[in-house]
Amino acid sequence: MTTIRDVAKRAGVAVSTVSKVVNHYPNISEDTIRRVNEAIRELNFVPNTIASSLSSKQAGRIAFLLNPNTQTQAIDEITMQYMAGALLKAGELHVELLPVFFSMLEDKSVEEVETYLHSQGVGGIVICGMSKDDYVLQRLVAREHFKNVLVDVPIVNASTSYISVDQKQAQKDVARKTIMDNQGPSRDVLYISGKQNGYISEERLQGMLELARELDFNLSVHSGEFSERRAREITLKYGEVNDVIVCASDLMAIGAMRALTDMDVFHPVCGFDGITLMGYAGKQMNTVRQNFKEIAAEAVNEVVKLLAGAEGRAVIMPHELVRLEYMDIIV
Amino acid sequence: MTTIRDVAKRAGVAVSTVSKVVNHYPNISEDTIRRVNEAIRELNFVPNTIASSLSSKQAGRIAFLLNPNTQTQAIDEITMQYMAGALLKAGELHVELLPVFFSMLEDKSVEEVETYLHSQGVGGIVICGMSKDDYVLQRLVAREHFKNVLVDVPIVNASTSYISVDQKQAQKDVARKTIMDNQGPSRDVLYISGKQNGYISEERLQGMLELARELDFNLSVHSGEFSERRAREITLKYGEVNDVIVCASDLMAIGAMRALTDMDVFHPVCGFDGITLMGYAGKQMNTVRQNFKEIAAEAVNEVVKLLAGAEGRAVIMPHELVRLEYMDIIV
DNA sequence: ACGCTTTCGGAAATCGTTTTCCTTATCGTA
DNA sequence: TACGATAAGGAAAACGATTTCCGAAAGCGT
Repeated sequence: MTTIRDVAKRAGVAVSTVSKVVNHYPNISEDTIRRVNEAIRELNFVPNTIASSLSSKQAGRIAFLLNPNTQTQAIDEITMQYMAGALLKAGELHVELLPVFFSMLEDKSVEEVETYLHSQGVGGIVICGMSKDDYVLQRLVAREHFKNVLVDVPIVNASTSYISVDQKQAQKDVARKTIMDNQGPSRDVLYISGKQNGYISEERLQGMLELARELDFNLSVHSGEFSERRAREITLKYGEVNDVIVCASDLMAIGAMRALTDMDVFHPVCGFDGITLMGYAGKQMNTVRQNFKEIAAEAVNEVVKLLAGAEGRAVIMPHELVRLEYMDIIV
Repeated sequence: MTTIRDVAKRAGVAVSTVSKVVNHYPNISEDTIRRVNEAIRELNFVPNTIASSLSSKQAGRIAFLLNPNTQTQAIDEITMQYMAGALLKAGELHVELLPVFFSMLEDKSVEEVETYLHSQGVGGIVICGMSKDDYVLQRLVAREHFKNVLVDVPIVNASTSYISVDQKQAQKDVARKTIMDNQGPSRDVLYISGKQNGYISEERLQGMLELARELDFNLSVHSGEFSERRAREITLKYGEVNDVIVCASDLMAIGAMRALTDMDVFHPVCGFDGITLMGYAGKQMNTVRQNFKEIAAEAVNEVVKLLAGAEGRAVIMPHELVRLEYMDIIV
């Protein structure tokens, strides 16, 4: 393995000079820079990241905490999109990303989690897929031992940003479109909401309530808890007596759609997320496309900014209305 | 951050002694071990992994190379299962896993890839989702600079193991069952194969050829290239004149199934992989369940063994025949 | 020609461990 | 009693970078 010392010898300079060239320090002459870079190229030198992070004792790694549904064989397209976005952005920015599943930490105290992350050289964390009332998350963020970026959990402080789409607006947009496009009457709308107390669920519900006032329709709300099966059950029970079914997630929309088909009822259904699976629901459906890959990429970007000294803030990502259908999504 | 020095001071011993206790070296008295462990607990000490890996200059990290379809929004359940299995096992074994997407390396030479991995402290790699004729893969493995574990690519040498299910047998099993269970005649079977030159595709195809001889049916083979759309096209063209359709992947089976439905033809179809999406195909289908999570976990396990000095070998994982249907897979 | 500031580059300490000697103390045996 | 063998634990040199501090050389105005 070629070290900085080899490069220094080859270029006829001191190791410190090589380091300065590599890290773009000022006060190095053009000529020296050229010589050093030449030696680097000839020797195929790449700085050892382990030595770097030890030496510059700034904890530069980023932990990527996520909460996938690993027990079930459930399709985790969203998590995969998050991972892909984060990993690719981290590669681009040359920071190390340490993926951590929350299940690996769940029996640990906040202090233990922090010690663990510190021991791994972690300075910033990105948290996906956690609910805002998770105790570990709350304390982790409150103690500000790290720079944090939360996805879909609205907390901001000096060292914490959050990132999300405008949930309320997006829910209104997709529901409005679905209701307006409906051929028949739209006096009675069934809303299958997400989890109680979840931030995104609350926001989406608020959006629906506002929309009901604006468009003046009857809204009946049932909590589907983001479960396809629950959504199916709710639809079997209440689907027929309503005109339109709005769901707080695509998975629930698929459950609802299937239930309607089984009942030979053909009300419009819309979802939320824009996952590919929507193409397999059997009928075109409106949904909100969240670009999870870009959201994760932006989250990594943001945590790097925080590490560089920026203040915490809210980042709102754009959303997009789409209609997903089988022939459009297959490859 | 509490260091080994703090612990040493607290326990009244030298830092080397603490290190020896932590790493279970011999020749330390029971009493000293107790005192040191006490100090560790009191101070909540966790060794800094960065310093460890620098000092013990053995490259202990494991790179997890995978090749997800990040361009498309395609469902990447399999990749996610791989990641989950690998990450959880790595956590369990206390080794660091470095996920790397192949797309991040594709413009690099083998030497550059190696230098990069070395600079990251990587000693072993697990490779998923690559084809056996990939040039970088071949040279990486041939040069034996790392310990390698290949998933679904059959190469073994002193520092390389591979892991896979028995592709040929599995293909025979699922096809035989589907053909035997068929109510109507099964004289003509359509096989939609995978990619030409791919190891798993070849094996599965061999299995089908053998089965055709054993059961004495006509087999017509078309390459679907693991594409749902191609499988659909092939089925639209040749589906009706055959009695049974066997596909080399679930995704293609879904494409075939949908095509048949559109044609109002009801031949049995079977797939391969056991992904959840099969539940959304519209009809129960036979498939081979590969436990991707366990395969990845075992791969990590194997690379750790190789790093500890074991010889390369072939690891065959069990497979399982399943029937997937909507009501069974939803949560 | 003299002091003064810049500019450039080198020496050495440091980061938190691991690991290799080395020094004692203790024991068994001749 | 003396001698080697063994056990227990400490001192210090790595590991490969970063970063601080310092000195030499060069530029500048008077």
